Amino acid sequence: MPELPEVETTLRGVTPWLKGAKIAAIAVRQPSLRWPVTPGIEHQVAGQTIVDLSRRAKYLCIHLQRGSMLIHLGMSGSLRIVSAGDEWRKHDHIELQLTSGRSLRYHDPRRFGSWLWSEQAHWQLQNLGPEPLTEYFDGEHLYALSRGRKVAVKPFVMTNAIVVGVGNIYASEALFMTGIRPDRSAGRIALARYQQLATNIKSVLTRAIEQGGTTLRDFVNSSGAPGYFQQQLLVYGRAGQNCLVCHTTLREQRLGQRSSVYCIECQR
DNA sequence: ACACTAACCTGCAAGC
DNA sequence: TGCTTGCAGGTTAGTG
Repeated sequence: MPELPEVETTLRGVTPWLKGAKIAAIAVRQPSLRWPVTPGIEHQVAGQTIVDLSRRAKYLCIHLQRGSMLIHLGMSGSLRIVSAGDEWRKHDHIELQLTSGRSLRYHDPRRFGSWLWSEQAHWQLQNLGPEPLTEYFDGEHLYALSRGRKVAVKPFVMTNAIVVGVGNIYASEALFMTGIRPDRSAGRIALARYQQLATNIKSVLTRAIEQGGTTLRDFVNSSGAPGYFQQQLLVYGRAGQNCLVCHTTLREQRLGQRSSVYCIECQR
């Protein structure tokens, strides 16, 4: 669920229900997440109006009249709109209750996500690289920051200080699309290839967001259907299967504790 | 500054 | 069937 396109899809799905709404209360059943849910958050947000919502990296931000709530979905988190009185499912940890009778429910089996409130800027948003879908991210940026770096290119582009929002799936896909082996040293890739890589990162993220529309309704309706983009993955999750371009058996290796699938013929 | 590892936690699938 | 092992969309903290 929680790739940048999923977070963006979630944002678009819940915004119409939340923007301008007034918070009646927040119920925290399980405060033990990646970081403890901000102590006293109940008293801080109750009665406030939601001014706006936004996304930065994979964080979702709910802006209040005073302060903001910063939500991360971790590896297994999701948000959905429920009606008052809807039964709680296992791993539903937090409910943001609105005066409208609707609520935003936070669900996260592995509890790697977070839900924080702060009156000040959140430190988690410090030192983040550019958004991949803006003009501030391009091949020149990757090229400049990679000079002298020996780290493999895949963990390099997955580093939030370099560029945000490129997770294991889309890093794998973009590297395949560009024909770059995931274990190639980041500092030994030419500018032209980084320009192609940046273009492909934008392309794959954009396409995934476009198809998030299907997932969007799932979130709102809480039907739990799987993501639609999954059907178009070229290498991620396909180790041992044939490359869709040259039919060579796709290989898998671990880089930075992440499985990386690639084609030894198409990627150099 | 950089490269790399362990850790957080639950669920699920594969292997024995 | 039941137990063990390893892996999963992320990020930080700690080690050299």
